[in-house]
Amino acid sequence: MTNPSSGRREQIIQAAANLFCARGYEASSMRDIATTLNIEAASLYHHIKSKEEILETICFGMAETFLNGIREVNDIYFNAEERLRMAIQNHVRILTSNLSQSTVFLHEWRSLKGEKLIAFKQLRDQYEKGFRTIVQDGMNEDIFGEVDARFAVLSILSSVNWIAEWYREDGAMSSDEIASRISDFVLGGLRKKLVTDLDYKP
Amino acid sequence: MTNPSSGRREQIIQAAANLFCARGYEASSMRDIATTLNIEAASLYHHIKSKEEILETICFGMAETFLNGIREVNDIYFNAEERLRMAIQNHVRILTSNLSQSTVFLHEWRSLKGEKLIAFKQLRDQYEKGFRTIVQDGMNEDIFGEVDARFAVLSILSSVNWIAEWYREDGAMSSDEIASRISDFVLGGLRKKLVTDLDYKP
DNA sequence: TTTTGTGTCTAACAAACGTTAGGTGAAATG
DNA sequence: CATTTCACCTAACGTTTGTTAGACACAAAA
Repeated sequence: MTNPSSGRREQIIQAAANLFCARGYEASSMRDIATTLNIEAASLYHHIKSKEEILETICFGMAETFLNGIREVNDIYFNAEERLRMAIQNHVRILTSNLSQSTVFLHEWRSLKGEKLIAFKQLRDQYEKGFRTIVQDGMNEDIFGEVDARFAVLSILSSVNWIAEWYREDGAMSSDEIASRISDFVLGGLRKKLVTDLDYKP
Repeated sequence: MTNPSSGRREQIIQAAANLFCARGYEASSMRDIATTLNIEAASLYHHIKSKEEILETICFGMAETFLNGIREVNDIYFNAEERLRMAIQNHVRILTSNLSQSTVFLHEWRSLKGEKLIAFKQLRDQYEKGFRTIVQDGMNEDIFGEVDARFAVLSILSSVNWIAEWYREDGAMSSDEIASRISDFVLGGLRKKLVTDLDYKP
């Protein structure tokens, strides 16, 4: 391996993510992480600089993954509804394919400090902005009703992010199935549609 | 005061809630809480039994507040849509009127231990069940479309709970305004309504 | 065979943690 | 006035925290 100890490093970060996800960053000790890997706490420091660095790696790594997703979607020339469905599908796929790291990304970023915290919030804002563009486009295209885009996006993202609370890999619904249902819900709402509503889709 | 030191006790719990909300339970020390009140950490123990007890008081106190709300709503004989609007309004009001304790209720209950954790989850399930009843009734009344009630409720609650992330008392929107918008969103969805949709409301 | 590097170990560190014991001074109570 | 009660204090406890220093085992490279 050209990059020294990079394989072990990823193992450590994944083990840490699992612990941070289950108990939270502050409640997880370096000794806890080490025990998971059957080594001593001090041994971790040959692969990582500090506990803080682990959190930063997870948070910024996932932030980039999510951001790449929304950028790809917005580069495609589709209408707003299709793009929103794709963005949601993308989000749910990332979330479910690495649930631990996603949960850390969603919940534990509060423990970032100083400039790292500021930088992270900016990435998060950028992601929201990607969704806002879609909602705004939808309104311009006269597909979506007039809503507060910022407000709508926060509602959408919150629905999608809550998945992390209850999704388990052995569950009945697949990632894409969940995304599809959320999309329907977000687009159509709870209220019953009349057959005369020409825009109605299943 | 008949109950000794109960006034001071509430001050401590509120101060703790503010800290737990800002930095998380594990990251907040007894010395931090004490400093906020301009006393020493040891002095706290004249009013409370342990740090854990503070968290329990906040979590179970708020759980009861939320539960009383949904019970009142479901005791009233209104249709499902009206009851859902009331339940959401109620939820948002509680959330915004004590943002710190609500945030602790939503995020920090993970730090509860043993039987307390189990008991708390049960209360949470009961609250969700209250909402599920409304959604189910709405489907029976043929007001709501056919959806997975459990799924819909989680979406609704997640939207509502995300408020805690961005709501500030000095913000432009009032508590009831937020509740009203979320209700519209949840009921109507994003997609534009045609005028032929007789159920359409603003 | 020697050298170099990598991954882990033991041992220890200073700091921070939740919590307890026992004392002090002021206010309320008799 | 004497006594009790109350809210707080100082000092300290045992534990756990993140992290560092230095040694050892084992591999590949020279």
